[in-house]
Amino acid sequence: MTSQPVRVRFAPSPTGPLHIGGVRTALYNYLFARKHGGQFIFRIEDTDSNRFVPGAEEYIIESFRWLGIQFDEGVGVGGECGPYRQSERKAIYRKYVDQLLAAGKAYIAFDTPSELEQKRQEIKNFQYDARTRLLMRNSLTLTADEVKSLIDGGAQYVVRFLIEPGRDIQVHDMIRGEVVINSTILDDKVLYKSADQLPTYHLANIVDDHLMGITHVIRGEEWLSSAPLHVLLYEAFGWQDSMPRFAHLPLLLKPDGKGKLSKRDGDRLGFPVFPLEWHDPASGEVSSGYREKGYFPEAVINFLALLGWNPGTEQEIFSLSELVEAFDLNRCSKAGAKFDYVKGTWFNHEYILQKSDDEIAPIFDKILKDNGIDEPLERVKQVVSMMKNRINFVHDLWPLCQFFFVPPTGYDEKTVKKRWKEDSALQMERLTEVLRSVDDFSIEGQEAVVMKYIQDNQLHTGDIMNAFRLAVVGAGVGPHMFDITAFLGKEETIRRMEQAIKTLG
RNA sequence: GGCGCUUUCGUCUAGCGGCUAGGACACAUGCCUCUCACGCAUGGAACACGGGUUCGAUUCCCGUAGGCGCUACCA
Repeated sequence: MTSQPVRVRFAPSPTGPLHIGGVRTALYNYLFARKHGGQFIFRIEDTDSNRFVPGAEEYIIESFRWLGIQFDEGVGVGGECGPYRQSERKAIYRKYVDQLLAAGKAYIAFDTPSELEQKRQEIKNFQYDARTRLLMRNSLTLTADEVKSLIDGGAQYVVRFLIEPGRDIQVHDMIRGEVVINSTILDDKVLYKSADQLPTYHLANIVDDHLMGITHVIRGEEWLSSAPLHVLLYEAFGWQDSMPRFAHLPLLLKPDGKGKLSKRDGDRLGFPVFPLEWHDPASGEVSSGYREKGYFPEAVINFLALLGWNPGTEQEIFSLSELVEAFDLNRCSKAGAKFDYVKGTWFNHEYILQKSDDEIAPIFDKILKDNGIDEPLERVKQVVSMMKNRINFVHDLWPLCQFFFVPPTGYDEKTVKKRWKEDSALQMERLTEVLRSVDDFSIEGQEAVVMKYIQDNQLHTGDIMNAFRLAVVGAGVGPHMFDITAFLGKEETIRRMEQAIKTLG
């Protein structure tokens, strides 16, 4: 089709931490760019001075660093089309606003917020458009002199886009096909705000996408309704021939109820909705993040990629580069996807399995150190190797297998009831003697001696081993017994046996 | 309310006129086994509804209903 190199962008607004839905939008843009050998641009849309949150921009950058998603151009990266922060592009927007004004495609409006509010009271379903604009105080109803004196007198004003009614506007969406909306239902959107002398999203977005050579706009479905306005804006500037292609992604929905996934849902259901932990500078509130919860960035990306897109094969585990290879906008779904965070933990589990013990051991070692355990890394690795197939997160290990490092401080009541029989103390005393006699305390060495002892004395393997486990572990869980005792060593094993016999009797 | 998007197992989804409607997560059962897991096997579980078009609709069209989004001097 077009030989033009692909250029896409992710353009968040620094109003807080990056939402997980935003991460997915960014990911799809990234995948699309890489897939087509194009550029991925990072722009900050800080045109709402009221909602600006300090630290949000840094947070967003840090998030993508953690996720391993790299930008080719933009804030913090640089590039030919800067500045990439909209608050630093005021003069540019002013120029284009004036251009629209001069061409009669936009007009100046002096209506104050309270005047607008009053109109909304008076007229039901009030909308600032062709039907009502002549009722308002604007450069269409005022004389040029009146306008000039108002402005000179310091009156606040906005610039509104003049929309001609009665026209069907077509939006070609790469995911949804042709979407047609009649211009009559559109209102004369504010393009330029008096409050902070900054453009609104709509104007800044179109101007920047044009100036930055954006070829494809991949964004959330919440923008679909304003896409016709954007098309009209491209036309008003005479940029229709270089207008980017649109793709509106399905939204991420609440796991249970209705509506868009929100921060509240995470708090309520106990999963993060932000990539990184976020400390709200105003309220001091802390929101959990995927990183701090122990997710691997690869798992988060893999999980997110498959929420709204599928490869058309049955493959589910994808590295980032495999995703780039497989990604295709045509295979995006149209309907919103409920956020299935349980599946997210499964992805993390898969990545734990995929990672080597060498990679996981240092992470667990840190947790051990936090719990006052200082073991050689080699031993930590042994435990990881025995335990990693049963966890979703590395931090699941400590509560699951601290018995490797700490002798039981108590004995699980249920297990005692079930496994510690009348003669268990006696049996364990005998077993202790057997263990004392074992010279080779390796897994195989112990097994050979102990199993022979059980057979020779016609004992029940289960009876012996379960009581043995209870004595050494303190509960009825864990890997094979001799794996545990070989790790603990003869001395520690016997010490635990004696302790259990003394305690349980 | 208006406008737009959307609708396959509980969830994510495959399907692009003819299939026993497939997979994954979750769930249940069984096997393995010294326990708990893992693993393996098995099972239950879906085409929103009503009209068309067609020899034949999950698939195409039109309605209805549900869901979602937008409807700010927020993005």
